[in-house]
Amino acid sequence: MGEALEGTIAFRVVSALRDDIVSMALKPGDVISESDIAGRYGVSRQPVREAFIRLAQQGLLLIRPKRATVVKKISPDGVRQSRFIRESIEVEIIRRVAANPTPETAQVLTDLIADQEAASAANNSRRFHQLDELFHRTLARLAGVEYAWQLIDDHKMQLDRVRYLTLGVSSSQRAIAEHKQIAEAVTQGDVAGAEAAMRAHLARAEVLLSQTIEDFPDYFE
Amino acid sequence: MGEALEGTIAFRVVSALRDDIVSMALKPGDVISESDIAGRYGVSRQPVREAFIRLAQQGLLLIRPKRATVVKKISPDGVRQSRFIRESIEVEIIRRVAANPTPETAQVLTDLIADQEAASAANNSRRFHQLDELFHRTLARLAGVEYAWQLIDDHKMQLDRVRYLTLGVSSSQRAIAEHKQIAEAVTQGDVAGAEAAMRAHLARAEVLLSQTIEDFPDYFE
DNA sequence: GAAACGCATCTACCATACAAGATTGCAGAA
DNA sequence: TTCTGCAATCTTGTATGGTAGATGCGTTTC
Repeated sequence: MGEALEGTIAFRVVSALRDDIVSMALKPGDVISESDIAGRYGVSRQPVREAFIRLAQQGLLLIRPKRATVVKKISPDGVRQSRFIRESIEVEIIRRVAANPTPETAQVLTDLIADQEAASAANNSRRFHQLDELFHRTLARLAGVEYAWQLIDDHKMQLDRVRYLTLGVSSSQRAIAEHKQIAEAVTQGDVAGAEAAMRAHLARAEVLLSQTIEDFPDYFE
Repeated sequence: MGEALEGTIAFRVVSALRDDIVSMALKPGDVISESDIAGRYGVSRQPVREAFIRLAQQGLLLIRPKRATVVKKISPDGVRQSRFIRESIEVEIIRRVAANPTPETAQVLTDLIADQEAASAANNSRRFHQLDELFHRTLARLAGVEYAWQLIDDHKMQLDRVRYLTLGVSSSQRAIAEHKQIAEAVTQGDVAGAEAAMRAHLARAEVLLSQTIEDFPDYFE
């Protein structure tokens, strides 16, 4: 339901800052004043300020009036609830898709999985990750609720920050196997099986939060 | 996950505009320029601009650069997907609460329902509506995902605009009966029954979108 | 008569200046 | 030494002027 302001300076600043935050180039707790960023990008305070507002609304920044603006520390409870939201929606999506499987459904999903196998074989982890995300977004599209995925995507930023801290990425093979399992249950119209497979898939993708908090206590609140 | 800027002019403008939009005082399609609102509230354009940004991100305004800013028309597909999101999360909430019922759970819910009956008997529809919302938010709290309710609340603005167009409010008695049904299933640990009751409750709360579109075609896109 | 051009006039975007609260550190007194 | 208070200096919040793009209407031209 968002709006697009592409081309404006404020939009560029938003993109740059969001990338820096999610990639941990800007660490939780870092202080970034409007003047600071404005000088760094060679623009005035105004568009930077507007970028701060947007990012604050997305939960990445914390604006403390008259004090400072800081990169928001990761809230363990927030991560837990983001996971809850994602699982709630994705489970409902997979139920609907499995309840009304079409020939196109099966085709699209198998094609995507084939691409993933190719990316995995080529050790192209970046593309693999993109395809993984596309797999989930495609399910949302097939369910007719693509905007719902956009919602998940917004909240996934919180989860991605945690994931970035644990670079011991996941096993491509296992993820592909799970995608296959989901796709098969969906194409067979097995609602319960698809739901179970999706829950298992999401559960495994979760990194150990407690361990991460111990390793990087300063990044959490 | 949001931030608070209470006390600032921008915040006041946000609240005022949001109320006007949800209550249909500002109708979908209305054009509201920064200067216009600034003059109307006796403030400068700057805080108004920031308010526009916030409301645009919430899907209530559409900023068309260098052209104008308009109250976003209601998207039938957006309404449908907002309902989807709400149902997904509320169903998952009710499942978790029903899976782990506590004595407190039963007590809190029965108390809330009693309050609702009192409000209904007193014909206090405003309080009744507040309690109805509190019932759902309480379930979220019992599931430990109160933030998830806040998410639903944000999206409910879209639905509330539609509801506002159909003032033939719902039957209090029926809503109370459904709440009782949900509470009973929850306290008995009947997960499937609680889920079914919640789905039925949400389905009935939906106003007829197609009829509303016919009655107010200009408010929809 | 119809189409193309130009200008007045909107708009949101950006830059800059100023205001006011919050913090920090130092100076001075107890 | 410790505490208090003031002032310099941060921060974000607000106001205002100027800029470029988009629109609409009247004029001109074919």
